[in-house]
Order: sequence, then structure tokens, then C-alpha cells
Amino acid sequence: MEVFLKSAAALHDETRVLLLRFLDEYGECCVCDMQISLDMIQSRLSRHLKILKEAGFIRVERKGTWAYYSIRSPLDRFRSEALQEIKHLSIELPILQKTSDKVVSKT
Amino acid sequence: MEVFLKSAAALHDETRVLLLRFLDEYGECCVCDMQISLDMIQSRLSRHLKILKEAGFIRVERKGTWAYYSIRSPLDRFRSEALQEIKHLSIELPILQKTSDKVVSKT
DNA sequence: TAACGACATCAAGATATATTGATTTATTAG
DNA sequence: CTAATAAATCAATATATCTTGATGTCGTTA
Repeated sequence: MEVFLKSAAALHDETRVLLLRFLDEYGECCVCDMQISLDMIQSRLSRHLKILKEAGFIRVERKGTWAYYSIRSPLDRFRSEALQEIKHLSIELPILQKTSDKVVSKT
Repeated sequence: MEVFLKSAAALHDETRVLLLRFLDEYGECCVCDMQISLDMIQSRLSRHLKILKEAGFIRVERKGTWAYYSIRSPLDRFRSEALQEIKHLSIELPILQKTSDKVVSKT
């Protein structure tokens, strides 16, 4: 029960739905890039990532000082179906920006 | 988005999970019987049923002064999968008691 | 070792949700 | 119409969750 409620809780937040959508779209991503791309304060982002992780939706891999988050695979049926549902929502998905992209592109 | 969040919110509560499990097990049921079976105060029950209804999980049919609730059918994939998940949780499911059963059965 | 950057966690205030008992609405019986 | 019953809604309080800014932790680099 507790595990299920945690999954449901994780899905019950617009910020986290956006995060799932974002990671699903762009794949593995570090916190600092998400910060920039989603224009989100670091503590807030960190909190929501933790909740998603503990709810079994995402995983982390640490590389030096960086933490790379990505959708966990495989997902069970319920979480997978939730992700599908999210994928079909009309969400304004921000463009992925990398802190490493110091140079501004033409346009 | 709003609809999805509502569904997730509906699932994020132990009482509502129990209600879904209960209705799934016993089928259509009126509020007063649920009150007795689940030992739940009426206003509380009514509140949660409303949330589940507005989240698209259940439906109501009024017959006189009674309101009969049941799992909505068909359910979409996400809600259906959620219900499956709930069905597999180890929930202590109370026995269905009917107010109409005034006479105590032998045993 | 000291300074820095990336990230996690904490603390405080704001917002949302749940519980209960009281009240209201609607339907049926007398 | 009045009383009784089923159910919905309201009001007050308690609990949980979200947001932000501050602080803590850990690895890298000078």
C-alpha cells in the first residue's frame, strides 16, 4: 500500500509531471542542466527528483560532482502507463539547455 | 494536465484506495452500506466518493433516496491499470454488510 | 589544505487536503 | 404538511505538502 501511495503522490504534482516528461523526452540529464532548462530553483528541483526517485520512476547515477537522472528502466505496468499518459498531455516542454553550451547559437 | 493530476490525487489516499478496492470487489453499493461495512463517518465517505467520481473512477446512480456507486466502465488504460495495481495490494478488505440485513444470520 | 561547484538537506512560511460534527437538501412515509 | 432517512455540503481544526533561502556535504582543483 505504502509503495502504491508513494507512486500516486509522485504523480500528483505538476512540477514532477513536467520533470518526468522532460526526462522521457531528452533522456539522461544532470541537475544543473535541468535547473537552467526548466528555470527551477535548485532546492526545489532536488526535492522533486528525490520524490520521483523514491517513488520508483527515475534513477540517479553520480559522476564526480554531477548527478545524472533518467527514467528508470524497466518500469512496471502502472508506472509505465502513467508515463504514457503524461506523454500525451499537452505540456509546454522547455528546450534542453546545457550549461556546457557557453556559446550562444546563431538565430 | 488538470484531469491527470486529479486522477493522481484521487489515488493518493488510503481511504480512496480502499473504496476502489471495495467497489471493485463487491460491485454496485449504496453509501449507507459502505458506511456500515467500512465503519466510516458519512461526511467523510461522501467526500471521498465525490473525489473518486470527479476523477473518473466511479459513477453514481440515484434510486430514490439512495445513491449507488460503482466502478465506472469502461475505464481508460491508466485508471484501469491503477485499479489492477490496487487489486494486487494486500488490503484488509472488510466484509460487505447491508443495512437491509436486519436479521443476524446463523453462525 | 583551502576554495569552489554541484547537489542534498534543513527551516520557516504558505497552500492544500483530510477529519469531524453540524447543517442542508431531497425523497419517501404517515 | 410533518417526520424520518439518505446523502451532500459546510465550518473549523489538524495534518501534509510545496516553495524559498540558508546551510551542509562531497568531490575536484589550485
